[in-house]
Formats: sequence, C-alpha cells, structure tokens
Amino acid sequence: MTPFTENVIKLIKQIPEGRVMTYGQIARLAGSPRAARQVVRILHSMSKKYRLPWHRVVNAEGKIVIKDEASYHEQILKLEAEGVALGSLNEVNLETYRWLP
DNA sequence: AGCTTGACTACTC
DNA sequence: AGAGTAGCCAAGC
Repeated sequence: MTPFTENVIKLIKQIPEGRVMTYGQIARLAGSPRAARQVVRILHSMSKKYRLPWHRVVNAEGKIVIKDEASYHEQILKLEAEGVALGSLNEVNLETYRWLP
C-alpha cells in the first residue's frame, strides 16, 4: 500500500452524491498527476473491500470508458439515480457536476 | 525480481 | 474531427 493509494481511496470516499470526478483529477490531487491509470486500478480493485463509489468517477470527457458493459450500465443507472443528468451519449456535464474538494 | 497490464490522458497525424 | 500513439506508474502474476 502506498500513500498515493490511500489518498486516492480517501478522495473517492469524499465524493458526494450527484457529483463526479475525473480519473486525472483524482490522480493529481492524490499526488501523482500522471497516474490516472493507477487510480482506475485502485478504484476498481478496492471498491470490493472498501465499498468505494466508483460509479462517481468518469474520464476526462465526462464519459464512461469502462470495458465491461454490465458495469458500464450499472454506473449510468447509479448516476441517474443520484440526480446526475447524462447526455444523449451518456456523458456528464463536467462544468456542472465536477466535484472540487 | 522482473515483466505485463490497464474503468486514462494528452499530443500528433 | 476522428483515429492512432506514446507516456504514465502501481498492482498482479
């Protein structure tokens, strides 16, 4: 476990309902601006143990780039359930929903 | 101990 | 504008 990992987990747990963050943003705040991919990996693997709101994390465009379709749709449903309006292409308006700590 | 792998990003064709 | 590519760094094997 690295400090970076802990920071990532902390940040993600702090995301309130109805808001989202980008992978890059989390990586930057966690101390490694270029570690977006690790954020993803950590988020995904740790969500099982720590129950992290992984669905509130999207890519830099506000879209969901996830590979697994099941999880992809699950994320969309959860976001909508929290009041996040998705575009016709299932994209989030970051100007509106991006959460700044 | 070393190599592969990404729920990404930014830059270039 | 859309597609290809290289860089990134920790986790998993």
